[in-house]
Amino acid sequence: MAPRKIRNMEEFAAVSGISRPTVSKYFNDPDSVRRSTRERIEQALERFDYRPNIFAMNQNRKLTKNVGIVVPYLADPFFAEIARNIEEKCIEAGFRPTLYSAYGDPAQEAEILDSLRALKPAGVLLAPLGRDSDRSFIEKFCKDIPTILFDSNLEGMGAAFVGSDNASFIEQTVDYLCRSGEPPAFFEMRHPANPNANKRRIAYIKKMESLGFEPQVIKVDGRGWGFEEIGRQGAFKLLEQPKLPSRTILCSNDRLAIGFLSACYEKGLRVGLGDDCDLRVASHDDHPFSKFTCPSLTTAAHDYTAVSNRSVETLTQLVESGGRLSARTETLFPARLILRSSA
Amino acid sequence: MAPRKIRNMEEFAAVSGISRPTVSKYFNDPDSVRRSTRERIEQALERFDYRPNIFAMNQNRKLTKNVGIVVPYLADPFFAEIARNIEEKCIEAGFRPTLYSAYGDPAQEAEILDSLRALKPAGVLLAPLGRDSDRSFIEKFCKDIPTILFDSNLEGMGAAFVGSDNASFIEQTVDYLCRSGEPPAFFEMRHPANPNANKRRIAYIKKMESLGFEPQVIKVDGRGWGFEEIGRQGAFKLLEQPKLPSRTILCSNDRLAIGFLSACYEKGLRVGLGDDCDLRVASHDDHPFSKFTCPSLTTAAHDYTAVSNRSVETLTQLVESGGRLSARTETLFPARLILRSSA
DNA sequence: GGCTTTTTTTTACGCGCGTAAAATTTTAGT
DNA sequence: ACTAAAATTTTACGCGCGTAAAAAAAAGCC
Repeated sequence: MAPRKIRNMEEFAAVSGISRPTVSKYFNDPDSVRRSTRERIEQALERFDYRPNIFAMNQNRKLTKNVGIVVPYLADPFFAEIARNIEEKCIEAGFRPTLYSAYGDPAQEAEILDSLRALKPAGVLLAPLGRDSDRSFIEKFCKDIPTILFDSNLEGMGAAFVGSDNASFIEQTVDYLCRSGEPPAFFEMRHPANPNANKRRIAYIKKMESLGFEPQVIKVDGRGWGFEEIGRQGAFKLLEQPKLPSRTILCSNDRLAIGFLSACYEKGLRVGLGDDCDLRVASHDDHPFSKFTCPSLTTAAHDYTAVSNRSVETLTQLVESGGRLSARTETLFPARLILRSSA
Repeated sequence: MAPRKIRNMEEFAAVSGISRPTVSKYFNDPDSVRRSTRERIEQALERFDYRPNIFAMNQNRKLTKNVGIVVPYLADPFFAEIARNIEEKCIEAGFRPTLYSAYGDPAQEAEILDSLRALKPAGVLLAPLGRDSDRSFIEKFCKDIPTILFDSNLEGMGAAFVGSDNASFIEQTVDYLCRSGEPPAFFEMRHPANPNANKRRIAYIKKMESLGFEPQVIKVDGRGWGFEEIGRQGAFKLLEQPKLPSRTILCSNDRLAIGFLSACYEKGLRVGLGDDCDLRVASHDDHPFSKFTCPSLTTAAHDYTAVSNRSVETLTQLVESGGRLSARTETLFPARLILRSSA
């Protein structure tokens, strides 16, 4: 055996007995060469470990296999989890995904997109910051680079949107809460960064009205991505008041609820559905930690897998059709109600 | 104004009135050219937006500015948080960081390192999986690519290790717990993936003995990265037993403690330091959510900032000294005790 | 076996930039 | 203003691969 170092495709072509252009063709698409040549190449590939220089490849190809995955805040386990799924699907689809987080900062989001441009990506999967995003910047980006939006929608931008159906979340939680006890008041941030929050509030009001109940929206102050702390402080403020709007609180999202529950615990309030309880608390997202809150959180779950799969499938279509789809589609997956102990 | 598209460095050099090699030099290090030329280039840079082709740059440079940041599990907020810090520092230091997660899988860890090789990184910041890592593979990688290990140490590998001082964590929590009540039993996974866990157990035993107490180690079953669930199930098992080894439980890490607390809550046990409480629970890491557990978790905090800063500083030194340091250093930062309600 | 069709080889060029060497210009020092 | 040093320009080549065109070989068909 002579495992001498292969320096480039030229040398590798030599040792495998195939011409370099054919080898190049093979690496672009192994099925584009005759079966027998493919086998010969793959045999050589086992004897000599050679991998084409990725920089040279990307430089000369008009289109790379790079895919950018951009999320607004990676330290939020919700995004970490969905990023994990999407990454996996991208690899299965033959892409080279790279993960980016804007960490809540619109400037960083813009910078990520800028540097992404330079990577000639086949496509980008973008979960934008939302309200804080530089919309015109993102719009321009989407015009140049095939982009799928996921999780939070920016009207009209990108080739498609894949996310969860906020109305479905609300309808299920509100319906359940109304059937099982006092109708819920809605607990949310006054200035939510995420557009889903607005959709949820609107859906809440509509659903409550359709059930013949008076909607009650509680807005708490606070900015940024420290939702737990915001929920906690908001809960303290709320619980100080002489009378609650309802003894059932429906939080806009699980991270707020986690903070809310911690405040309740500290105040000595019992949360749950028993008669001996002071409060019921429910929420949305099925955050990875919602199972471990005290009490465990009744919530509505995203279909992580469906969103991830569909996002990557749509991206694949988009790439294969040359970066344009006939029409911008919006795919919304329904929620799944998760009944736990908090409501 | 003639904002015509600049196609390459040649054209940009033309419009800025400078020769291409000098422009190239400028982009490698803006301070390597005369002040006046630098200003002329930067003027042109404002009129024409041009950025050198990153692929061509990286192909020809022997060393890129790329830095890989590899963590074992990005959906763990602890790693997400430290990754965020390190990423920021890398950018400040002029690197181009890219974030990777092995998601608990040694094969993926190896694959990441393999593809990282192809990126000719200036250096890599690696938090290895630990026990599950393919040690010889990582060792080989460290020989080829300048690598700094952080968070969890693999003896002798990499140019340096930067992490937290597990003994300091344990000493502070054990000391506090012993002073304030019954000496703690240590609660951990039977087969911890992370080498820090072993160091913590050993430090626990040593510290207890030095204080004249009998160490009690509780080992719970379970594999993988679902620590909360493992802690929860372990707690249920433990609490079923007729008698606890101690009414003070010191968990090896916060994620186990989060699960432990959720089990206690479900069992109706009061956790805290009051006389009316059944149990005290403390832990280590100051996980981002430990403030919001019920009760809030007494724990020992990593110095995230110090670890991040030192890691990147060490990497910078390593890169500047051509990939070799005179000796392998191990830097350990002490913990900071965070007293909350659980113990 | 002779034909057409598909695949491969040969040949050659280009991508955008790094970089070395020699020639030239600019700067600093006195 | 003169000289040595520093910076820049010129010139030229190479990196590793994509890709186009033409020639050659292999495969498929009756």
